[in-house]
Amino acid sequence: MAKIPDKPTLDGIEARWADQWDTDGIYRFDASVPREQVFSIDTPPPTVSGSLHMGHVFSYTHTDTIARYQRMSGKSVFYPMGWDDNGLPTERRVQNYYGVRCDPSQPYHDGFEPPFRGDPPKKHHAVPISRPNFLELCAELIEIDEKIFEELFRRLGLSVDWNHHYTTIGERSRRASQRAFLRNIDRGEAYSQEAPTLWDIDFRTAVAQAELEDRDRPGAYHKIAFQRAGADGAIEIDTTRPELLAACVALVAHPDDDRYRASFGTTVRTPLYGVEVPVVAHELAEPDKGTGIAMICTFGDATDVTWWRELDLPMRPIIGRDGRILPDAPDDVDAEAYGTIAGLSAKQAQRAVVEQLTEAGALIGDVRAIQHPVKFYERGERPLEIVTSRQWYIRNGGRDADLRTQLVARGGEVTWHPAHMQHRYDNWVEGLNGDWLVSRQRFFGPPIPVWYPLDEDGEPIHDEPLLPAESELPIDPSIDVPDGYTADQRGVPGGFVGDPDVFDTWATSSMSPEIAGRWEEDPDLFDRVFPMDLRPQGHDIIRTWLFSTVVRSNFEFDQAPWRHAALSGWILDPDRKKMSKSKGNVVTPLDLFDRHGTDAVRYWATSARPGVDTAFSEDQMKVGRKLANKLLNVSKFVLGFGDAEVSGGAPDRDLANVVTDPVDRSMLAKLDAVIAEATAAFEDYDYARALERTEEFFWWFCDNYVELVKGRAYESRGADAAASARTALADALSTIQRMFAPLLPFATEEAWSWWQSGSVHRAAWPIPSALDGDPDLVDPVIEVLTRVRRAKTEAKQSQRSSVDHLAVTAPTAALAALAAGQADLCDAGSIGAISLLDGDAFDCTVILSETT
RNA sequence: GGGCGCAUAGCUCAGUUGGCUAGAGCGCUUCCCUUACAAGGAAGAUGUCGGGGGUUCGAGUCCCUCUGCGCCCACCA
Repeated sequence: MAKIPDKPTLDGIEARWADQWDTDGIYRFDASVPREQVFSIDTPPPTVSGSLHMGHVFSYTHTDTIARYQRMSGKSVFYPMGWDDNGLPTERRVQNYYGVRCDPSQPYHDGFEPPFRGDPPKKHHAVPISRPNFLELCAELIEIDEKIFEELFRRLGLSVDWNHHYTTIGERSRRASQRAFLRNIDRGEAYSQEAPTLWDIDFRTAVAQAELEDRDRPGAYHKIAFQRAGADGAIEIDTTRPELLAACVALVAHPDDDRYRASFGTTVRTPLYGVEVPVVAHELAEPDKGTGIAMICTFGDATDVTWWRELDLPMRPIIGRDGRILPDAPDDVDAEAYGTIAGLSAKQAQRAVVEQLTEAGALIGDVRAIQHPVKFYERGERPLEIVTSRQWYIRNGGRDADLRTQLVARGGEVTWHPAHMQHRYDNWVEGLNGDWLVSRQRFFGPPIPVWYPLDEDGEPIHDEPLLPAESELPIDPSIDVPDGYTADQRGVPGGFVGDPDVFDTWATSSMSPEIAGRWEEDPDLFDRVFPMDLRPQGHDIIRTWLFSTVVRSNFEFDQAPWRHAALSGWILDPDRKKMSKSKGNVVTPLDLFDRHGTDAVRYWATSARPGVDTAFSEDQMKVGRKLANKLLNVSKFVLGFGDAEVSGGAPDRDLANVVTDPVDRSMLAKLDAVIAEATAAFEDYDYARALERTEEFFWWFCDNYVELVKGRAYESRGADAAASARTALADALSTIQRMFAPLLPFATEEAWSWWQSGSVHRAAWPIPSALDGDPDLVDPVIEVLTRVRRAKTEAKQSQRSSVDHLAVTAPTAALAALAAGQADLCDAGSIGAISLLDGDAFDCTVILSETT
């Protein structure tokens, strides 16, 4: 047991206790206990993007309080940590950090030195490097980033078990990801298909529906006249993408639109390119938009894809995977006219086409500027295009109403905190319009574990993929060779070829419960932790991480992956705008830890209601610091009475015989109610309510109860009376320290160490003392004490000044309570004499001593 | 257009099944070096609970409606 310091301080306690916890392994998961005694957490693996921000601190703190509460309640807590280091975010960071880009056609350079390490100049042109070189840089950078992440999470005092650590690019993740996918293929839940796909032209990869976001962009309506074929007159359409004119395959209007009804079945000619295209009808065409008739291009947007598919139209693609106009004109398109735009970017092509249309007299009237929403990849910089490509999909209900219903029901198996977040899930699942695209034409991710046989022309036979055995996983099809083939058959007719793609990052992180729980690798562990008790995460990734995890678990285990999902809110800056890195208004967590202390920052985080967007507030951190400081000081005070009375927390202590004073029992009865409330709150994942109730009691305890009984504890009325007060103080202190432990882990551990052995974080969560005290008894006593204080304040006297006489008139019931607390009151208020009078109304007369 | 959330003191927010005079912190005012704490303590002021209607003995709380703000989804010619 440590000595109580003369001057308690919060300074430096984080490092000391973090090290001690690590040394003692107090957060280690005990894998020997039965499932009912396990509390397992599907920790979000943060994207390793180089910096941690307050959003991380905020939500991880919430989860940590739950973990700590469950641990103290006797559960063996499975609290792993992972880093989401695969995928595009890392690739993008590597590109920006080293000033390179991956170009698989480049040869490998042994010992390659990147042009920069950190912050290449803006103008720098990315150096193309080979895929293996690029992957080496990815591995190098995530190692650096992950060290920083781990340091911060340790500073934050997260009670994770670092022995259960994973990375989403790691071997275990690749194996789990590939294994699940092979089983998806086997059961028909995964398939590949050649189809129009949303495509990011900068990252040059397909992206999924869940990764889209709309951004308002300036655009312009161009009115273009299409001459009727074999007849006079023209049909005018409005388009925001005149550069796609060469990709036009039809014009479309609503079937009930009288203006165009007569034209259905006829044809018109595209200006400039002279292609004869039909005029068709479809319900998706909106009569009040533009001129009511639109040109269908392959492909300008998602509606084009629908029209193309449902109306069985031909294909005239002109946009390449790099976003530029393809070099060769599609069938029927005037090659000479097309040649003027071939190779241009969409923007350049638009300028050229508008110019040519104007010259040809086909552009009607003025171009009208508008703002309109355009689809972007959420991490992308330029609008998405739609290109046709072969991709792998996992069924998610987007094309199957029964599956959709099933997945909504899975969501219903989970208890949501707060409950209304479930609507977002339902909303998303019910609105899906396609299966989940999991393949990415990228590099740093688990490879899609598939080869294809090559026919005699050297073309891959996609319908007959060659699959590895599960025992061979993880594999890299660009290196490993499928069964029945030899390495020299790679890429030759009659041989094989590896699928070049990798999984989308969500396709792997959707396996987080299986990865962390070592699915199929440690069945004993997995059975003890799965399904997990809790999935904590941000509400912004319900449609991605949460939903995709449910999809995988539904297919593999026919059940929801967890019992509870806790969704945390956003951090807003003090102006109540969403905080973001790009705005440059992010304060670094480490700086705040240094300035206010970790507990203070955690206090700010845990004072926010679950799921509620919360303003960043250093003021709130100062309040937290004050609280933590107070806890140290009041601990010092209570423990200053010596060890005999404060062997507190010992379960066999005979409270009932020692704590005899009704005032003390009243305080403990109040505390019992607070224990019950805080326990119920934590059971309901409401750390904020637990904090609020505990804190409210704590300040009352310090300001009123402690002041009231201080004199008695100093033996103003003899040993027995003192023992009652001291024991009650110590008992309450033990309870308070334990109730604050999940919230303020450092300050509580510090104060606990002064008088207890072992970590407070391994101590038992308090249970009510259940003495027969009257919780309300002390209230009138405190009320009178407050009146006395007020009288002194109004007389501008010190609280220490004495009172000659105090006369209290009160109803009979209150008088009994006051009689019980009378002696304490005299001590606390330096009151010479008290007279208690029976009366209807409550009244106090305070006669202060003459000051000399 | 569909869904969800929010609106309580100058600010940030509590107020759980409807129940005494609506609370806290910050900020503000006044006072106090008091041996747990001056990075502290004591006391005080501050509200048409967004508007309107309804249910009820009783509504910040339940129902309807309107207004404003935010988020998610859909729409993208």
